[in-house]
Amino acid sequence: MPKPVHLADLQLAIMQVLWDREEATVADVREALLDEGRKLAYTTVATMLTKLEKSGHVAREAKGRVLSYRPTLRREQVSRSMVTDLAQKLFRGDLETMVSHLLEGCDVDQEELTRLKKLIRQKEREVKGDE
Amino acid sequence: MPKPVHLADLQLAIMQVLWDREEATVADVREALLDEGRKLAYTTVATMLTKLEKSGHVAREAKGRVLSYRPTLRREQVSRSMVTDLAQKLFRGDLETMVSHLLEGCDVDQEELTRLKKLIRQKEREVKGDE
DNA sequence: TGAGATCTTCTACCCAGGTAGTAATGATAC
DNA sequence: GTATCATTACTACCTGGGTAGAAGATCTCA
Repeated sequence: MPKPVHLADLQLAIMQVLWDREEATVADVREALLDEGRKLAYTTVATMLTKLEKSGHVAREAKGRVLSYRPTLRREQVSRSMVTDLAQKLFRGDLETMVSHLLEGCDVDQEELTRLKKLIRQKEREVKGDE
Repeated sequence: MPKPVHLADLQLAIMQVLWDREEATVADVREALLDEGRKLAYTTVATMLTKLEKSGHVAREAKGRVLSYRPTLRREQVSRSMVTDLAQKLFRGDLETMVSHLLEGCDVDQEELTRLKKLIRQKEREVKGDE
């Protein structure tokens, strides 16, 4: 059972970039964030990557004369732990309420709903299988 | 459209207490938190309530000679905005992935799944009705 | 009437996240 | 070869969350 991880806003955004491309330099990350509308100084991104490295969330390696960073956490792990953590804190684990807020807050279309139903049916089979 | 609110850990826990009982004193909140296993100094709780008041998330009123605090944010509002915010940050709004992590991370039973299906069917009717 | 309990206010502190400037180093291009 | 540019390292600073002690007001009740 991996211990719970919670990443703050910018740190998460940076991790997303790294997850998307396996590895990236400061300049890469900065550019990716710029594309999402986050204008940050080069050194800001560098500082955050250093902090992430100190906390063990990313690792770095010299590629030529430039440092390349890659994630050491799995996206899955972080996602799951942040989602369930929030579910606990907000709804004491009550999934129904959580999902209902999700459906309220996001725009959903018919297809998404169909996929959700499928997901749940699949989970039902799993649960039945476990007993 | 209410602006997005995100509350940190302890602040959220305190708000939950206030939402549960409409209003509460410092001592009430402190005791409730103690019941959840959070041992905090009286003044810690008081300080946090003062901070919450300064940021406008709660209001206070003298009851006799003791201050009573009540939430000025609606639980719904905070829940929705925190959930959808996380959905955006983690999954760029992809509900299916979000729900799938939710199902992975929490223990669900058959009944919960049935309720979820019902919820989704209901949403389907709403979506159809909108078009 | 005064000792203890309770409450509020004020102040201080630490930490992490976020932001960025400055300095040093090394590459590049002309 | 020197001015420029990218990169890195170091340092600093602000903010908000969280933690709590100290001091002062007030109530209680023996």
